[in-house]
Amino acid sequence: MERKFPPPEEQLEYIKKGTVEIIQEDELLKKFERSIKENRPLRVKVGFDPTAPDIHLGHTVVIRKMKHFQDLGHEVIFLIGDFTGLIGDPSGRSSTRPPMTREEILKNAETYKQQVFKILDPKKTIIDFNSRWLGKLTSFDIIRLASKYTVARILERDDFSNRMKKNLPISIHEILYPLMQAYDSVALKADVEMGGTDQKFNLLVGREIQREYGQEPQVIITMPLLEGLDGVEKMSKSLGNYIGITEPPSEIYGKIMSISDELMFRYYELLTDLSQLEIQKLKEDIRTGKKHPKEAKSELAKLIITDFWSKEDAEKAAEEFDRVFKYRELPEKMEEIKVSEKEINVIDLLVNNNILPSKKEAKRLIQQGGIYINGERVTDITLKVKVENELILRVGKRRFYKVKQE
RNA sequence: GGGCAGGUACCAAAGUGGUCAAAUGGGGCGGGCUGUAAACCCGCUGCGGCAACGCUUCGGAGGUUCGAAUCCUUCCCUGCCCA
Repeated sequence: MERKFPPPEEQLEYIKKGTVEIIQEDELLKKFERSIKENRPLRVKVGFDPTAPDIHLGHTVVIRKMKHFQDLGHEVIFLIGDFTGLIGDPSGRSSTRPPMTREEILKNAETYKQQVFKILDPKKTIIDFNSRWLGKLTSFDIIRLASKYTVARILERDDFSNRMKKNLPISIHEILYPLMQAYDSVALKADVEMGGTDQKFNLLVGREIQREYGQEPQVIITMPLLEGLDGVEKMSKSLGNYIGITEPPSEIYGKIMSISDELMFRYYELLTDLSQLEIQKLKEDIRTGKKHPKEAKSELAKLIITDFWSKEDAEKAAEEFDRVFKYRELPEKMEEIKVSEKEINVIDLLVNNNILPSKKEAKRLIQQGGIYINGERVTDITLKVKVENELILRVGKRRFYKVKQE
C-alpha cells in the first residue's frame, strides 16, 4: 500500500506537542526517517487495564496522542493488558486479582472499542491482548526474562523504593510486572511506547528488555497525568474524581463547572486543541477581567462534550445547567421515584428508594437542611409526605427526583 | 527457624481494663459566602430509635472479668534484625 508520511521533522513537531518527555528524540527522528524510506508505519504501543473499561478524561490525554500518530499514518496498538491485569500495576495496595474469564475480557474489549473509537480511527487501530503471548510463556521463559534485569534496578522504581523506605511489603509478583510489560514490547516489536509519566519506569524497562532480546529499543513518550476533579490526585476511577467519556453531557458539564479555575487551564491544555498561545490569551483575559472565569469554564465544558457527543448536546447541557443553577428552575430530566403509599415519612421515602444509604444519614441531612420538597426545606424529621400529587424532591445541592404515586 | 515491633473507622494516626462508637488530621457529606471556582466559616461523618437508650465495630477465633480496642491463649498477616 502506498503511504504518504510527512517529513520527519514535521512529524516530530506534531508529536512533541504536549508531551512531557521523549526518550530519545533523535531516535524517534531516525525512526520517522526510516519509516519513510521503507514505507512502513511505526508501531506505537499503549497498554490499558482490562478491568476498567471506563475511559475517563485522564486516559484521553494519551489517546489523543495516539490519534496524532494515526494522523501521521502510523500504526497504533491498543493493548489490553488482560494478562498483566492479573498482577495489577504495583501501587502499594495491590494484590493479585482473580483471573478474568474470556467472556469478561471480550466484553470489556468491546466496551473499550466503543469508547476509544470516539477518538481513534478504527481503521488504523490494532487491538491486541497480552495474554496472547504472556499466557504462553513457560516457567523457563519467565526465568529467562527475569534473569535479564536485577533486583537493584527494579527497586529503583519510585513506588518500590518508597515502600522500601517505609518498610511496606513488596510482593515478588509485583516486581515481575515491569518485566512482563517490557516483554509486550518485545512481542509486538514496538517502535514507540507511550504512557503517563507514572509509567516512565515501566516504559524504560521495555527499552532494556528489547535490547536484551536483540531488538532496537522503543522510543518512549510520557504524557502528563491529568489531575482529577479535586485538582490534586490524578484522575482515577477508584478515587471517584473522574469524568467518564460516556457520561451524559449534563454530568460532564456539571463536573467541569465544579473544577477550580486553576485546574481549568490544565484541562484546556491537555484536553483541547487550543494552542499554548490561545490559552495564554485566555488567562490574560480572565486576569484583566475581560472574561469571566465561569464563561471560560463553560466553553471548556462545551468543547469536551462536543468531542464525545455533539455540539448540540453541549449547548443543551449548558442551557440546562443555567436553568437549574442560575435561574433556580427544575432540571428537564429527573429520576422518577414511584411510591406505593399515599403518605410516607420523609426518612422512609429517602431510604426505601435508595436515595440515601441509611436512616441516620437521612436524618442528618434533614437536620442540616439538605432536603427540600417542592422547593421547601424540610425541617421536621417526622414529616409525613403526601404523594398524591407529583412531588419534587431535592437532596443536597444537585440531586433532584420526581416522586410519583405508583 | 529465633528475637523484636506492629495490625484501630474511607485513609493516616491516638488510645493500653470502665468516663471509648473510639481523640486528632485528611477525605467525604450538608449548610453559609460565591461563579455548583478557590479560599474561608459552621455542622455532620457505624446502625436502629423522636428521645432515653440499645445494638454491631478496633486482624480472626476462643478465654479471663461485673465490664475488654485495652489482659491471656491461639491462629492469620506485615516490617526489622539474626540464621
